[in-house]
Amino acid sequence: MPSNRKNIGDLERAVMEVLWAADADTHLTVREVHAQLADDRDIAYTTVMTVMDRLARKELVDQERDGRAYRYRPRASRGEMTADLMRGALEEFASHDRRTALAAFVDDAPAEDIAALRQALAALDAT
Amino acid sequence: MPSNRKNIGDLERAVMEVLWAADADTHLTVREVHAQLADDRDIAYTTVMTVMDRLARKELVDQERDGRAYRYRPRASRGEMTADLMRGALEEFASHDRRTALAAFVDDAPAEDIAALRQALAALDAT
DNA sequence: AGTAACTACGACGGACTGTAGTACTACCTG
DNA sequence: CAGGTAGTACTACAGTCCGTCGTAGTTACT
Repeated sequence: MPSNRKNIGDLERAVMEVLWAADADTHLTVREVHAQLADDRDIAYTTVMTVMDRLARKELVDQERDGRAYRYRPRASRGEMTADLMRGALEEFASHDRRTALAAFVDDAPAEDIAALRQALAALDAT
Repeated sequence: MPSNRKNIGDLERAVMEVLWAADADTHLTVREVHAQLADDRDIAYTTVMTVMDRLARKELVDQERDGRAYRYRPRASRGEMTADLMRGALEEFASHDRRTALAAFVDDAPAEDIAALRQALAALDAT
């Protein structure tokens, strides 16, 4: 848990996407991430570097030396980070009445989400 | 659904709290909100006005004329807004794999939240 | 008419984000 | 060994959002 309440910008999210898309064991370098992003948009290498550095500072990714370069790895999977953000919203706005908020969440959730929730809850029982 | 992806600052949230705390039918004026906030902190009337205006622009509150003044009312209840934020996070980060994110959410949820989710889901069946 | 209550508009500093250039360092290749 | 290549470090700057107000102008009541 990054314990961080920071927002995440578009470019930052795009970088996370690339990192998540990579093999879980394949920590990427700035160059590799830049190569991926450069396919879609026109962006400078140093821009990607700055963003990845900020991501590391926010503790959303881990930075590891590999010779002259750094390799980056997401601290949490996409699912975990999403869950953290959801919990953050819950905590920030409804800390004392999570029940009502969760009920509202379920009430307006699409069938797909309902099914996913049911399945996840059932899996808990199976422990 | 505000369709808005905007962040919500601390003061903005504090104002929402005051609005939510009021009777659902009692739309408050800037002066009334200011009076409440001024109990806890030192803040100018115009500051509150600006914030409430921005909240209206973000479509988080409705603004209605009442003589010379405006009265403000939250567009959504605290629970609904929280649920919206949670859904926003889900949409933004896991649009194509909500299932995994929801599973992660459930897996790390405190017992209290689990119970709330179960209850809400059960209520759906009772329809 | 004068004053009090309100809104409208504009401002400003600080934080965060997107964007990138420059400088400096470590390597590999002839 | 000299030069190019790949990398990082540091700095910068504009745009946006938020917290914070001040001032000017409007409406209404005394």
